[in-house]
Amino acid sequence: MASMSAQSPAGTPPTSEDVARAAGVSRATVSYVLNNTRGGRVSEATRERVREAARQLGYVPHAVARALRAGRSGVVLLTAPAVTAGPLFAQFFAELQSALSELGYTAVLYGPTGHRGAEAARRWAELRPDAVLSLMDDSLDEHAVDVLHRAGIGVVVSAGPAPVAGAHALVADQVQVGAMAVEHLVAVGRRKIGVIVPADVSLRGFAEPRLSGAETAARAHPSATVVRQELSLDEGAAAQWAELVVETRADGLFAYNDEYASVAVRALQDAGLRVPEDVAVVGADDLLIGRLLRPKLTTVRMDFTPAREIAAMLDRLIGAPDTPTEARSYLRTGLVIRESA
Amino acid sequence: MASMSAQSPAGTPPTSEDVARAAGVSRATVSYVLNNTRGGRVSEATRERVREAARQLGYVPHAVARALRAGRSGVVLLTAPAVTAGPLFAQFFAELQSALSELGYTAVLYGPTGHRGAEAARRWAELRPDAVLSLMDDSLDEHAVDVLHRAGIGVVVSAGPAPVAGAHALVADQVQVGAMAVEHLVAVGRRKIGVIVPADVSLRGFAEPRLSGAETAARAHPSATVVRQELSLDEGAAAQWAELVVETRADGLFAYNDEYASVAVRALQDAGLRVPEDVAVVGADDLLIGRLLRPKLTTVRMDFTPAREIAAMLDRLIGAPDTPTEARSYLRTGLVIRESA
DNA sequence: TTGAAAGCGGTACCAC
DNA sequence: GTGGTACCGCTTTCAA
Repeated sequence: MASMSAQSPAGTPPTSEDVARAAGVSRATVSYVLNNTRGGRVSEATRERVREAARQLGYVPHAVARALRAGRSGVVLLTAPAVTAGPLFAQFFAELQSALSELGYTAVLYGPTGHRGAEAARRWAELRPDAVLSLMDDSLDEHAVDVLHRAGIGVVVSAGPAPVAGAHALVADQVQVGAMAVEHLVAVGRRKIGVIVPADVSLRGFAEPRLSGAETAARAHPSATVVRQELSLDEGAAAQWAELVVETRADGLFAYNDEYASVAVRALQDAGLRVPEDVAVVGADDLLIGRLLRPKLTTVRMDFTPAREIAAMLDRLIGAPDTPTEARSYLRTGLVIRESA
Repeated sequence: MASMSAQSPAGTPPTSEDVARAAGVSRATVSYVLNNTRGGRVSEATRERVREAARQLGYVPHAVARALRAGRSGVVLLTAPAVTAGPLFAQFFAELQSALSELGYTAVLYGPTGHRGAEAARRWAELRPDAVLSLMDDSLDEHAVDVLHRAGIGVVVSAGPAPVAGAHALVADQVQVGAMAVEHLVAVGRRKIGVIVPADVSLRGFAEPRLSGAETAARAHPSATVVRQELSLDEGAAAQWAELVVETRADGLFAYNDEYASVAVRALQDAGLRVPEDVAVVGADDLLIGRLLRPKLTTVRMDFTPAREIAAMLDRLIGAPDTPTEARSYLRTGLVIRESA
């Protein structure tokens, strides 16, 4: 490492006052120049002097101070439980992040707080975000919404399976996913259908609605039955589970997502069952893994509302925080038929 | 939705002054009570009155104001290029987030700004984070570090393939990954080795070091050669790529990660080649898909330094910002031998 | 045991 | 054209 860069150990950073002094003007003028406020009310000569001084000193405005004065932080808080591990979420978050950033907001991701409801909401509220978008996070309940409103946060949006009283809602109808899968299984002649729910409890928020959609769909057909089965992404456990399937002679399977479906398919094959001949399998989320396995997985894909649109919606609501709560659907589902069912 | 909660459209939120008024004390006293400052210097009666007033009003402290006054924001800024860098990253981020949160920090994830170097750093600096942790983000260069230091941010850490002058470094030695893979391929008798680099340029920061490690390892063995091959996660492209492998008669393959390896294995099999007999394949990152594919993938797994340790390190550095820059390794690599090589 | 008041760094109104 | 100054909400000395 040749370069040294003097290891400047961060003295007191320059403030707008330092810039003012260096340029021989007032703090007010510095503010005007640096923010391009007041069209031509500052002479070009002064402007140049101010800008030069700022550059010299390495001045960077203090967003915290600005936020305090402005009464708005420019922060959009995204709350999410542990589900953040999923590939879909990561992708969505990245896009939302970037869309918000283009609109001048800072996206802050707030993971599990170890609290729920009002208690969690107090944590969020301390940051005084301009909006809270709660993604599949069941710690946002009615009390939480109330705390946020009372803390002056006008825009609260829940994105999840069900709306929350007092908040705008992006309804992600996970129920549809399960329904669509089971309808297809029934359509291809399957009657004894297993539904795989992840053992990982942090995924229950998604999993249970998918299950209940599956159950509802089955009820529509007299001879179809659905049985709930837990599975973890562990091959040992999967082998054991496969025995169960052999015993119960299930002929159809809907798995929580393509990862679980893949593990399941492997285990079934290892147990001597053929997919789809003996057991037809439908996954969900259209993940890469489903296209690589043989047979290729039939899956229910979800198309989320583009992050850009959601960012725009947040921006709009922040501009008009008294808009009555609205609810809209947040994803569309579609069946992708491949080889496994 | 029965309950109404008055849809309170966020009037002016209560401040500590409101609480003071309601409790019949001064703002100072409110602050003391709510922060448990000054051991027993406030009477129990007063404390109770203050707490009750705060509860009544739904008071939530204003973190922005607090940060301004305190001179530290409690924010740890994580910068990352494309967050999409894979499932490993998402997992790591979630853990770090939670570890920091336990230490009282707020983790803010800042995606690509559309700027690099000093310009990007100015964006980050505006938030006055207590620390900046730059994850595999090549927009952090020497100038950026300088901007951050001048803005009073004492703790700047780069986590990536190479250290950056002036910043602490968590060195993730991706080079080792490639080296380890190729050494194994050579050890099992392969000489003509293809290395798959993702076509997705956002992954280059990881991919190139892995490739160069592969090249170095090959040079250590006189008869071994390495040839770089681009591939995207698209089956059409993969089929075409497989033709190339058939022609060139490569007998070993190291793919960027297990996803790429899986796509590659599929394409090879579809082209009539046997794995590992004709072509031995090594992947990386030990992803789920590698265990589900047949043959099971041999892979190079990476064990990152636990997020908890990194959070602790950041906390320590924030407490002593003048610590001379230190560098430490950030991951350990290990070969997981399965069936594909 | 409690309160008055001086800031933290910016912004924007109003005066000159 | 430019500058003085009163805030934003909170913490923390110092004095009472």
